[in-house]
Amino acid sequence: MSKTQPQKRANLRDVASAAGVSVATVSRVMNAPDTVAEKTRKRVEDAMNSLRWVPSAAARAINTGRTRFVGALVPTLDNAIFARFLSKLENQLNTHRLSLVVATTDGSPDVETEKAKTLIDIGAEGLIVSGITHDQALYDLLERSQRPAIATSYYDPGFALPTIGYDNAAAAALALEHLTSLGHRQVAVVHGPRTNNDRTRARLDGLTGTGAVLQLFETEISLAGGCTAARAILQEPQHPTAILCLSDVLASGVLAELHRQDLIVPEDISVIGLDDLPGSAHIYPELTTVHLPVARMGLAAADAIAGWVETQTVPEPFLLEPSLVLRRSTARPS
Amino acid sequence: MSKTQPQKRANLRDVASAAGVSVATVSRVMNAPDTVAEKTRKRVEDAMNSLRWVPSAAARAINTGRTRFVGALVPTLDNAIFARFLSKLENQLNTHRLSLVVATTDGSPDVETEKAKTLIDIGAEGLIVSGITHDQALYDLLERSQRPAIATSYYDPGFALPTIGYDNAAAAALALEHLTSLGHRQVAVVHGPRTNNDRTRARLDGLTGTGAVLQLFETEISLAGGCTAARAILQEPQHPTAILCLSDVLASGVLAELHRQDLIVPEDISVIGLDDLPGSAHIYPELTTVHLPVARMGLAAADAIAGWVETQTVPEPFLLEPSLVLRRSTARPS
DNA sequence: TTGACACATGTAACCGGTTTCATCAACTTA
DNA sequence: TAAGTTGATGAAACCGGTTACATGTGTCAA
Repeated sequence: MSKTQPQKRANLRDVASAAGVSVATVSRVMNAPDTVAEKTRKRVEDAMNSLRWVPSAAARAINTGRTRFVGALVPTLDNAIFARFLSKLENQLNTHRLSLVVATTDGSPDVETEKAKTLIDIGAEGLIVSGITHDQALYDLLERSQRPAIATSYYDPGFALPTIGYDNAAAAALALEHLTSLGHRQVAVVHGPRTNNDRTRARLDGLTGTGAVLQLFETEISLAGGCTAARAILQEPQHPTAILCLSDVLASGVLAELHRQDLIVPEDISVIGLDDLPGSAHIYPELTTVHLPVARMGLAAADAIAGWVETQTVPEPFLLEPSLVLRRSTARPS
Repeated sequence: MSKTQPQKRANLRDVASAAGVSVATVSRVMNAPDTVAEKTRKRVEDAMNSLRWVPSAAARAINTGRTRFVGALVPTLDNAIFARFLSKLENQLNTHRLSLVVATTDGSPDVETEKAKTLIDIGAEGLIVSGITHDQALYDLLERSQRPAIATSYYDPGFALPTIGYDNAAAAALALEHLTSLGHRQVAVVHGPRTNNDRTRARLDGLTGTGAVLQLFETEISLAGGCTAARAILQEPQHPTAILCLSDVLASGVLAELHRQDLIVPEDISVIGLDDLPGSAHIYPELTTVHLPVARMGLAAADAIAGWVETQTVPEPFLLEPSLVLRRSTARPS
């Protein structure tokens, strides 16, 4: 009778015996084709095809010690800023023949540690995390598993992990300076939760000593959050002349709500963001904001982690410069 | 002299001999702790800790045949619709103790096949792809590697792969019907590239036989693309009374541009989208659109692929129903 | 003719876990 | 007390590749 049912997957030895060569030769056909005679190689390749052989990633990994993927932990995918970062990161990792596993933490250090554990458990060669606020357990985990890890979105040369990011305080200061230089003295600041978010805290810290009176409005980072904050701002007895949003997403929400309340930007009130999302140049009115080079950050992070896992080169901290992008949502107070 | 330098990583046998037990026992401590005597377990755990042992994912994978991650191929991360989908997908996969590797294809079947190859090469247990337009090479690859794969964002029970998605034509028809029921007879349709995009094509196909005159405007799917299209529409000798955007991102861009041109929505012109992004309820004016249940799609896709890789259950095609979401950007033509 | 050498290939150890099966002591049960 | 169970553990095979080292053949210079 014919053995049609079982269909166990072919392995290297099956291919080798089908081609009438040794396993070493088959392995060579994969990894160093030019050390194998043309004729032999052809024969082996035919055997691979007819046996529909597919190499086992695990078997390769156990020998080479490489799994060829790294993990990234981001708070969320729902903010375009992280999506853009990951997009670039993935692309650049590919140039190093590395793939990307993503995990979202929802901004919780606990979840982050948990997911980091999982990523390492499935074999991630290195990790990319956001910001500098983490569980001690995460550091322990990295230490123990000896995995390279870099922190992004935050620049701090003294941090335990190499950081690749920008000076969040300076970025926020840039936005505020722009407003004060226009003459605004009363500005509302809309920001996301401070809890576990060092970037938000750093941005708030950058907002000092400029002579403008600041009112803080904390909300969730989403369009809806921006709307809510705008409504709160408009209920204040004295309207500010400008609204500084510590994230473009918030600014978009604020803009929508102001529009809804029939306020004209920037004539009635100025709005400035921070992030410079790809869409921010195309909303109405075009949003003045501070550009954070997240695309370059993605490139840099990919190169850094790749260099680390391939050649054990611990990367230097890397500072990316934010820059003011003047568009149409800010003007002198009237 | 002390052997301080080498620091070779400990393996199971090291742990075993340090604890004075066999490798089998150490393995049991990991995988079936309650079959090991309390005292022994403790001793083994101590050994693990003092040797700072971390299990090798590859070694486990080679035995169990499981890598515990699946891959997802999406066109881009820059459209929130995919970001949302992936976000839910990742979360739900986690409940099955599965991780997610993401790869972007930029809408190119070639790139898709290439990346699929990489994902399988690093050990992805299954794949999730977008839409039903793919290279033959991708099917060959799936066939040969025997990897489960499901297609999303598109429902087609007759497709080679199980599909989990919606009827794109019906979704677009829903939008158009809404407009015609309001009395619109002249509508501009803004859509993304048809090339390699079956979803766009299907949506366009859904726009038939309703008595309204349609003008098509193709552009790239981005806020900027929406702006461009809106400008083109306004240059037409006869303005349509409504604009149907086959994606919310396009609708947002259109809205911004209309605003810029001092047209009031919906008084001067109606705008309807398709997707229902989380932000669409919070832009100005609140966007009427067709809701696509991508979050549920993420859940369903996760469960489907998980079931397939765990219990070899080939999932049934799954249809998700789009629904009209009435908000404020549409009205009767004036 | 012979020794050196490059090239093609094979043998077998090895990577770090899991798992089957055997072993043995302690505990029941009749 | 003998036989049958149960529970804890170990020995060794095994998973599917890579690779160090050995072997054998053909070419070429001396």
